[in-house]
Amino acid sequence: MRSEDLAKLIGVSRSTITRVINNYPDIPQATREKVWKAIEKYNYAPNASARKLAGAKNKMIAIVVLDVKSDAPHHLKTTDDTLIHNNPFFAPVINAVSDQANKLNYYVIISIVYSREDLKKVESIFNQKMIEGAIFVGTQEEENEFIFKLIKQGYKIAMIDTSAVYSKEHNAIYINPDNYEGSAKAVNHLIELGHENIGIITGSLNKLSAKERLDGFKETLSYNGLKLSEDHIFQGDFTEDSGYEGIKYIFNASNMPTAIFISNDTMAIGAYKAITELGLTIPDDISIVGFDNSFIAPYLTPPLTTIDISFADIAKRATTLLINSIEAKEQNGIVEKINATLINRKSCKRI
Amino acid sequence: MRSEDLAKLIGVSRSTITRVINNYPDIPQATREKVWKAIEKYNYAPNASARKLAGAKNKMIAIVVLDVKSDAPHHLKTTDDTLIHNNPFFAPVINAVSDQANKLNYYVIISIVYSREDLKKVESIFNQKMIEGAIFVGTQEEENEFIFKLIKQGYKIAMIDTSAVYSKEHNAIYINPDNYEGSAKAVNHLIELGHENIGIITGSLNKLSAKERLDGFKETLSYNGLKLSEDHIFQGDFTEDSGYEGIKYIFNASNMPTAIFISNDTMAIGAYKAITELGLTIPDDISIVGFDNSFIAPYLTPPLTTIDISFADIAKRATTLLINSIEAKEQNGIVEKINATLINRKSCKRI
DNA sequence: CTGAAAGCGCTTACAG
DNA sequence: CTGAAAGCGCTTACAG
Repeated sequence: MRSEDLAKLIGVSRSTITRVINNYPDIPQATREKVWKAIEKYNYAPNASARKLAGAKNKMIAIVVLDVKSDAPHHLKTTDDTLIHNNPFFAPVINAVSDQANKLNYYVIISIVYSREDLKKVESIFNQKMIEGAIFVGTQEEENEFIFKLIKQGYKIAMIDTSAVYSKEHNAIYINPDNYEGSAKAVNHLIELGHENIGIITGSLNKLSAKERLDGFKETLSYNGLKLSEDHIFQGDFTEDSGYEGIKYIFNASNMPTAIFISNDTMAIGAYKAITELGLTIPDDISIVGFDNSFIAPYLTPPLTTIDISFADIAKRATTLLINSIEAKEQNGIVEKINATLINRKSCKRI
Repeated sequence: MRSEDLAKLIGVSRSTITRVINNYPDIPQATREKVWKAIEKYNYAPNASARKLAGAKNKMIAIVVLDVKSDAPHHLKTTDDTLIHNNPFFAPVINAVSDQANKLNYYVIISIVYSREDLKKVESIFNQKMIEGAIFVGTQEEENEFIFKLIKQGYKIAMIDTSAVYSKEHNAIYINPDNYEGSAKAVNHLIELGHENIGIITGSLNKLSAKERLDGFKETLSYNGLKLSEDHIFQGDFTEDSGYEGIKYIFNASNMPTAIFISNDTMAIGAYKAITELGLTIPDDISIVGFDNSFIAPYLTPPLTTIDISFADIAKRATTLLINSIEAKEQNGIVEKINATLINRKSCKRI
C-alpha cells in the first residue's frame, strides 16, 4: 500500500498523510485521528527508500566493530578457519546499541571489520547513503583519518573503546571507560586490605587504556605514600601468555609483592596458571585484582576480584549521544568517561 | 555525486553507468573499463534508496534475535535494569551472520526482540521495505504465525535455534544443531569409558532441542543394550538451579549412576555445585558430560567435557541459504542439521 | 550497443 | 489548513 492509496481511501491527499505521520503542526485533531486510524487499519508504513530519497532522514545508524582479534581472550574457529569474534565486549555492546537505538526508533546495521579491505565496505555504506552516522568500536590511531573524513562529510560519529587520542577539533563523540578511576579503585581496595607492596602487569602501552590504567595505578600508589619498585612492573600486552610471563618475571624480584594488579582479566588467567605452577595459592600467598570483569572472572578458582566497566553503559550512552547529534544536525565534540566499579570476589586477602 | 554527473564526466548516459555497475551483458570491454575507472576515481556509489525505489534489491537482511532471557546462564544489568543479552549463542551468531553476509555483499540490520511490542517494530522493518529477508533466532511456536505471514508476503525467512516444529508447507529455511547426534556422542563417549549406569538431566521438554537430546540419549542407551531407570531421569529446565536440583534428585536413587548426561552446560554448573556440596568429586565419584560447549565450560573445575554445536556454523549456513533464496526469487523449504562434536575435557573418568 | 523517458513512493516548497 | 506538482537518484522497458 502506498500513501496515495491510503489517501484515496479516506479522502485526503497524500501530502496530508505525510504531514500527519511526520507530525506537522496546524492539522486539525479530527484529520489527525482519521489518518492514524486508517494507518493502523491498513497497516500502512511509508516506504523507507522513498522517504530517504525525498530528503527525510532514514533513522539508520551503523555499529562498526573493529577487528579485536589480537585482544580476544579465547578463539573459536568457524569451519573456514576465520576467527569469530569472541571478545567479551562484543555482546553487551551490540546488545546495548541495538536496544537503545530501538528505543529511539532507529535501526542499526552491524559491520565487523577485520582488514583495510573491510573498511572500504564500511565506507561504501556511507557513500550509498544508507546511514546517518555510526558508532565505531575499538579504532586505533590509524583509523582516525578515515573517521575524520566522514565527519567532514557531515556524518555523525561516536567512538567507543578507542585507543586513539581525542582531538577536540575533530568533533567526534568519545565515550570511554574511566580506566584511571578503575585502577585507583583496585589499588585502594588493596591498600585497605593492608597491602603496601603491590606490583602491576600492564597492557600494551601503545594503547590508551593500558596507559591510563598504569597512570591510575602509579598515582594512587604515590598519593598513598607507597613506592613501586622497577622489578614489580611487567609490561604485558593484554594476552593470557603475557600474564603468565608477568608473574614469572615479578616473582623473580628480590622483594616479592603481596599483591598484583593485572590490567585485564585475560592476563589474570595466565597469571593464575603461573601462580599455580609456582606452587603458590591465591589469595593466601598473593592477592590479585583484574580489570574488565569479563564473563570468566566469576568462574576462575578463586573467583577473580576485578574492575567492572560496563560496556553496555558505554554503548548505550554513545548511541544516545549519536542520535541526539543526528537529530540536532550539528556535531559537537563530546568526551565522556563511564564509571568503573570494583567487583569484590575471592582473589584478595587482608594482611 | 550522482550517476548523471559521472555520466557527463566521461561522456556516456546514466543508463550505461547503471548497466556497467549491474553487470549487464553486451557492453564493450572498453566502455566497461572506462566506467569502472571513473567510478573508482570519483569514488562514486549509487544511492541505495534510489536503487531500491527504482526496483533493485537492496541487499539488506535482518537478524532478529528473540528474547532468550529465560535461557541465559548469566545476567548482567544495564543501568536501567533491563537485562542484557548474555546468551552464549549471541556473539557467534551475530558475528557469523555479519561476516557471511558481508562476504556475499549483503548488509545486516540487527534487531533484538524482548516482547510482542518489539515484534511490531520488526514487522515495520518489513513493511517499510527495508529488507529482503531475515534470519530469526530462537523463535517459539507462538511466532510461527507471524513468520509464515511474512513468507506469504514474499519475504525470505531462515530460522535457527527454533523450538517450533518444522512444517514443510511453510517454506522456511530451518537450520538446527543435530541434538540427537550430540546426545548420542555424549552417551557413546561414556559407554566407551566403561559406564553402564548413566543418568540424565533434561531441558524443558516443551522445547524441541530438549526433546531431541533426550531421544538421542535414550535410543543410544537402548541401542547399546543399556537400561535407564526412572529415578535416573530428572526433568530440568535449562537453568542452573534445575541442574542443582537434578543432582540432588538423582543422588537420592537407590542405585546411583556412575555418570550423568546434562542437557546443557548451564545446568552442569548447578550440578557441579550440588556435587561439591555432597562432598563428592568429579570425575572420581561421578562423570559428567554437558551440552553446548559454552564459554565457561573450560573454566569449570574440572573443565567440562561437553558437546559442541557450532552456532557460528549454523548461522553461517543460514545466511548463505537465505541469500541464495533471495537471489533465486523463490523460497523452498529447507531443513538442515549441523554436526555436533564431543569436546573431551576432564569431567569423565574410565571405570 | 546505447540514449531518452517513465516511474518507483515519498517530502516539501508553492499556491490558494 | 490542504492539494497539485516538482524532484530526490536510480532502473528498466522502449526505441533506434
